[in-house]
Amino acid sequence: MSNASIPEKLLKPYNPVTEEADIYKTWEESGYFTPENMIRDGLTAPDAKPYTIILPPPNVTGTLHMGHALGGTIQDILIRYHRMKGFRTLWIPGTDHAAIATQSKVEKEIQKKEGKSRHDLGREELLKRVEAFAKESHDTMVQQIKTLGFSCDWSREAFTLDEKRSLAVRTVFKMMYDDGLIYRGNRIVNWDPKGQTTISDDEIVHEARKATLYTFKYAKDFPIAISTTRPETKVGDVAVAVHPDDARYKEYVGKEYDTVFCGVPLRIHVIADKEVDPAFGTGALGVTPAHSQTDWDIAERHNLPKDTIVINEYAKMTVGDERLMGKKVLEAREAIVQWLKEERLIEKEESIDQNVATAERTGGIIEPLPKLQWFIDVNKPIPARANKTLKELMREPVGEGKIAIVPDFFGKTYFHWIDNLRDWCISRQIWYGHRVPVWYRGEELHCDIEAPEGEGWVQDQDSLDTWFSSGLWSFSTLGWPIQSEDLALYHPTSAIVPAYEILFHWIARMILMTEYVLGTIPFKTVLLTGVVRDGQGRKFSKSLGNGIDPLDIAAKYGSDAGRMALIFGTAPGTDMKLSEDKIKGMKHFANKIWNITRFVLSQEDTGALKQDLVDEFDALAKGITADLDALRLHGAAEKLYQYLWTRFADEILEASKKEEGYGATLHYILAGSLKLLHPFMPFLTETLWQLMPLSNKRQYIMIEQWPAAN
RNA sequence: GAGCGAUUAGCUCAGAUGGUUAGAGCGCAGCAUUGACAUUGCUGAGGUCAGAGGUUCGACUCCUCUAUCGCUCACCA
Repeated sequence: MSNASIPEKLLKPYNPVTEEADIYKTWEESGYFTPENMIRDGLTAPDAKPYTIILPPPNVTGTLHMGHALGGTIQDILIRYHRMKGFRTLWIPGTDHAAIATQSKVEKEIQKKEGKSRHDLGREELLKRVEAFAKESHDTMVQQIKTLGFSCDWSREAFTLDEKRSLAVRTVFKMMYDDGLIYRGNRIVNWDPKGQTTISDDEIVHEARKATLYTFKYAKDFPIAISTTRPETKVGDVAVAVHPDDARYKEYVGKEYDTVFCGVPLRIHVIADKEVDPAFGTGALGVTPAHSQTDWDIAERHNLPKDTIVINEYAKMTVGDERLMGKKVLEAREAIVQWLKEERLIEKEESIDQNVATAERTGGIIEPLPKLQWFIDVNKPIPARANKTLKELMREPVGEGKIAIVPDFFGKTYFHWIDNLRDWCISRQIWYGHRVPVWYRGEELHCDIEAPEGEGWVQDQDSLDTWFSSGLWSFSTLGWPIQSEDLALYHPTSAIVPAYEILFHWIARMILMTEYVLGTIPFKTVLLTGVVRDGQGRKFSKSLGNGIDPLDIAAKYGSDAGRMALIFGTAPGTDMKLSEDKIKGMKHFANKIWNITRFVLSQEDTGALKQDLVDEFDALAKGITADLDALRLHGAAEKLYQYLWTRFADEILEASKKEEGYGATLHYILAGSLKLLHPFMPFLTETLWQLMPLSNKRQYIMIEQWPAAN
């Protein structure tokens, strides 16, 4: 054995829990998460190229889960790697107010605990409660982020609903309004009766259900039978539509019938429209303009009245006698079916598979209703952007490769989504969020960044879709609308690392907003992560109770082990199963590194370097660098694991026991390996770095130079 | 209905532009040992790379089809 003295700390087995505890604080106090401090202290060149990532802001609806941990770990690896590589590296953290999600969560809790609705509390009091909840949730998440070791610049922390971001929102709204891209229109919207608000197409979740398709006539003397799964809406019918080529109904097209349906008088026009599928049901469609998007469109094409509303915002009937009036839609459906049976009007009842539209946040069944709402026009040419539409502005940078989506097959999904995109409904009837910056006084309407001068102005009651403000995130976090230095330096950002689930919700909206506002891309690379599932392949969820809190992992195995387990063997954009065994295995790996260090430090750092081993290590460093540059983080992690355990520990260290003269080589490889490993396991490597007897080392491994130039 | 993906060792998954005997982790079997490390070491078993065709000197990798699973989107009432 040797005479070199082993640091006392290393004589004990590795205990990640005690070792990880204070390191983050030390890093934070050093100020080196802020790139300007790196430059000030000569650790980064003043003219270094910037490398920027903006953290996808987690919703202030609770706590972070393993999905956040995965995305954050990937970002932290990229950030730490680029910082060591000498880039002017910036990672901006922040949180998202998540309007509907947060408000409905707080509402539910208040309802449960106090039996009160938001209307019992009033706007002001509810907002107070929501903000308190959001604050608490924010603090928890920040603590989690720090525990995970994410090296973000807290001096630049942002919130989608803070003052700066709020100014950005109002400024963009005004720009779009002035450009005619934001308009107010009376259209069929997705109304969520449970949440009492509109939602956008992207906030709908379709649920497969069994439904009964009823085939019947409005009345005995009515010539055509129709099929529907929603008989209760038929009291709002204005027409029956058939396909123009359908010989069965040709003689009726153009005629009008007065009839009485379950006590409600109807005037039905028979029309021909090519949208009707002659093979479905009877091939005849009862047209209910106010309660179906398809029917609304048909009504528009045929100049039919569209104002016959029979269902209200509480999904209750507003017409008919005591059988219908005030009844919930399902009760009304039963009442009408019973009436149809009594009148012997039913021809057929069949069970069919149907997709029911529900609201993703409340689970409420969507009731299509015509309402006056604010929309963003995605098909209007924009003069300032070479007459391109927002759709084109979203499509182009991805199509032309200015933005790379990784893995690239998600690009196809992205285009498919754009092709089907309709105008974006941005107004919400909830209180938590950015208030629509529009004021009314009588017939006057005023859209501006600030409230207008003068008496009598009343602000629009609605708030904005939360994705409106998160769409600005890439540049609102950098200070826009102020033309800040940050904006000039760090934008467009280098990469964004979201879960593929929010490709449309968020990534598409950011591209839309950034292209519109700044005429440039928000980021160069979109690195998508998959869904983290439990060991049995199930999604983590509250109801299953299979969620893992990153804090629990940290307490049991150390954050480094959790981070490594998330990265190891996980290709971008693919779902992964995370088992406790895998995390445990990575804790063992951390311990292995600990012991490797103990052994190496027991050897004197003397003698000549063994060139073949040095070359081998340098080649490894090069390979890992190439992997990181190509975003193959899992490849880099596996190479390191493989080399350090199988090659360095099992072979090289063993050889050194049998033969003299390895000292300098072992120290060389260990120092280099700790640096390569640092982005993946920052706590462990920092702890060990502090024990390394190197003459020319920097204060933290975090700010060391990356061992491989490539 | 449309789009997308997956199918590789018992399990969980990697395989960057096609190139000698297909890799890892866990698990399994046998052996060893208090050695830096039992949170260990050594040895080993285990795969017709879903199936069928095609392109090629050569295919896990590219193309076509089939099967199974999964995801996303969707105004068929």
